[in-house]
Amino acid sequence: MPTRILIADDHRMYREGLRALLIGDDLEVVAEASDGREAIRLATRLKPDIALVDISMSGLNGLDVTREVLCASPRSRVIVLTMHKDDAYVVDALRAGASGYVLKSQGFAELVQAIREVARGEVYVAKECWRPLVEACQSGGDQIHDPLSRREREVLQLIAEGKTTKEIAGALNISVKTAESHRGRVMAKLDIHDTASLVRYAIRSRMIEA
Amino acid sequence: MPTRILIADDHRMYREGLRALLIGDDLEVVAEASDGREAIRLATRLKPDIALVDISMSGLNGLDVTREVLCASPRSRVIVLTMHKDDAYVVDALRAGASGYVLKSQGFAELVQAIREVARGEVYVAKECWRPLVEACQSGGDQIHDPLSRREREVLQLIAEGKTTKEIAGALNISVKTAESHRGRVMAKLDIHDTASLVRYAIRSRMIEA
DNA sequence: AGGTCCGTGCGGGGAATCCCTGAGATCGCC
DNA sequence: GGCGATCTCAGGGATTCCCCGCACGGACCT
Repeated sequence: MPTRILIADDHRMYREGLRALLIGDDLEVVAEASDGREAIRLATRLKPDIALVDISMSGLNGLDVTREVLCASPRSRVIVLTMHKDDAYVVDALRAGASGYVLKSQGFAELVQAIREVARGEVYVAKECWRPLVEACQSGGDQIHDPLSRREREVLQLIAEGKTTKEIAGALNISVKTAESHRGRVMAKLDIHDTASLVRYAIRSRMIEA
Repeated sequence: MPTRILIADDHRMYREGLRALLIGDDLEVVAEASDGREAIRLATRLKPDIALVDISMSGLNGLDVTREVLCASPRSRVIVLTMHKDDAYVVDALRAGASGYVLKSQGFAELVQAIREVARGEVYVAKECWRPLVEACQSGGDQIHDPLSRREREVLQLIAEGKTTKEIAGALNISVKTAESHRGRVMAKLDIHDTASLVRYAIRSRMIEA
């Protein structure tokens, strides 16, 4: 029985490239998602063996997607794809429940290896990303957890991406007033009182890029 | 005689995916480059018909790479790949000599179409990226550098730092309406219509830090 | 069971914004 | 002098932002 794979990346061209390589390698691609929400929906319905999740998707953070996917389909395993090689995302990704951490700067062969290992129940982390892990252990496991709720992070990310409150409400299927409420709570929690500082916070927190 | 193609992208995995798709489409991939400098070197030696250049490569800017490639191999044509869809890079890319401008969020079919058209000597620009072009023509096409005036940059920086328009007016000793006017013209010039994107632009332009 | 957070949802209302119009002054340049 | 760009200021309408309150349900504690 082949390993059933879900691809989540907002660059359609790369999804297609990845799909071509995977099916050429005797792996089954059961679905493609162009954003986090779609990824969660498809994972819930299809329960793939492996979900390849790009960490930097617009709308919904790749780490939150990871959590949701695992919640909706506990037997699926998530491999995070990222283009950052020198960051501390590894730790966050593993904490979110990811079983694999692969860099886009790696080759396809490494991805296949990661898929095989993860499918066997092991964990794969790119060699380039070990140091942050070691350092995280050395500095003790005291995690400073994000003061924001998932919903709030979601709203903050959309704000920082330039969406208006109305657009956010539409994207999340809630009323404008509710979206405003989330925004207000984010501002209160962070003690920030203007949009610009909110955007800078989101960038510093690596929720989005400049 | 098949079209000879060079791929330049710092994500090896995507290069391989692209290569798989291209050779499946009867196109010849003569080389892959993982950074701008290598792309220039390979283009100089191999003189490919088409160079696919990712605009966001580390080390050497995709636009500079475009210029260098065309200088070293004038008969080659460059297609720029980008993940930004709402920016004014198109103009810069074409000014740098690119013959194609393709979004990674487009499908592979569009890329092939772009390659075919560019190989025929035509120019391909993704439909989503026409507006900046039109506006660049309307506003006269010979501004090389920062389109903002000194005052406008000043105001933009204060906006990005989180100041309200009233505070900006106070800081610059001008009326609120004037500050608002500057803000409006900054937005018009940059084709940006929300504060969040303004902040991100300021950070990208290194006017402020996140 | 009762109490208390917390997250999420919604509304009112005042302040600030975005976006358009128009207009006078100054400066540099051909 | 004429032309264009910049800086200055203003009015007004539509929209959005931001703070206030309130309600419901779940989690957790006693």
